[in-house]
Amino acid sequence: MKALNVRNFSLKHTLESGQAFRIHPKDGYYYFTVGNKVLKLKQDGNELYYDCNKGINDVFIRNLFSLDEDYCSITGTLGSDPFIADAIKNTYGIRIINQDPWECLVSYICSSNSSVMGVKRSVDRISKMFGKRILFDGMEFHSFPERLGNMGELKSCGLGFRARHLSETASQVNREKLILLKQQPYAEAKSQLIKLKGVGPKISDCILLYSLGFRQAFPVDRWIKRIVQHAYFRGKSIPDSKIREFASSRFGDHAGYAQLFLYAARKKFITLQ
DNA sequence: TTCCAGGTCGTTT
DNA sequence: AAACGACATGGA
Repeated sequence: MKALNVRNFSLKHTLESGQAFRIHPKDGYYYFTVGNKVLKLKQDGNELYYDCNKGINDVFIRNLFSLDEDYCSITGTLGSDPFIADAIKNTYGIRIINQDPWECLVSYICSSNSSVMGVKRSVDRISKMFGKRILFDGMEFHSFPERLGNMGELKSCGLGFRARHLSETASQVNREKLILLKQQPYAEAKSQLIKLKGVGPKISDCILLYSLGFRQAFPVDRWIKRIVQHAYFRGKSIPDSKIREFASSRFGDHAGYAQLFLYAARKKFITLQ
């Protein structure tokens, strides 16, 4: 395995945060499937050990886990907010994973009114049905497919009503189109994504934050809504649009990281209501 | 059995 | 603009 020196990074917190879904812990290692690659990862202190079924290098890993972002600056700024500071303490070292936009789009369409476990199951089934088989470390994995099948095949993946959304959206975009959105301003890229079936304000923010580099995106799901209402609005019910406005004005360009910390620590915040 | 899960869509105030 | 119910599936 190759070794990479890392600072202010927690592989565990990053991979277990629910950003990406194709993660399989086994025998002290994490197997993380990314596109057509299977990464084998383990962290020991400041050393990150990695292996892959294909040739990769440190640059790939540093980009994948946003390791070149100034973590101290981000956490220092956000830490002036006592509530975020508490969240940071719980999951220090968590980083944003730069996912492939196509896989990210499909994954988060599957997340609609589902659970993290449910999304993992959905994405695994899609990969198994349409992706290519990969043998690595004596185990079987599947690449993420470039194209999805027809409605009938998608329905057989147990996707429920999401199959229709996926089918329609898959016929309208591809990876290249999604990558072009990186050149647009945040608001413009978001309005383009929302035109897609099964993609609304929340899922578009996930795609923008987790695969297109927009760190000002603040995905508001039912957990974040509850936490923000509890922490900043005395538990009062606030529409999602107002929560996004609040996050933008309070966290600015670091809103994405603020959301990541809050979401990763969500169990703690909800249980102490 | 009932409730809930990283929401979105179409319809109605 | 905001509120509301339907939507497929599966785990607890």
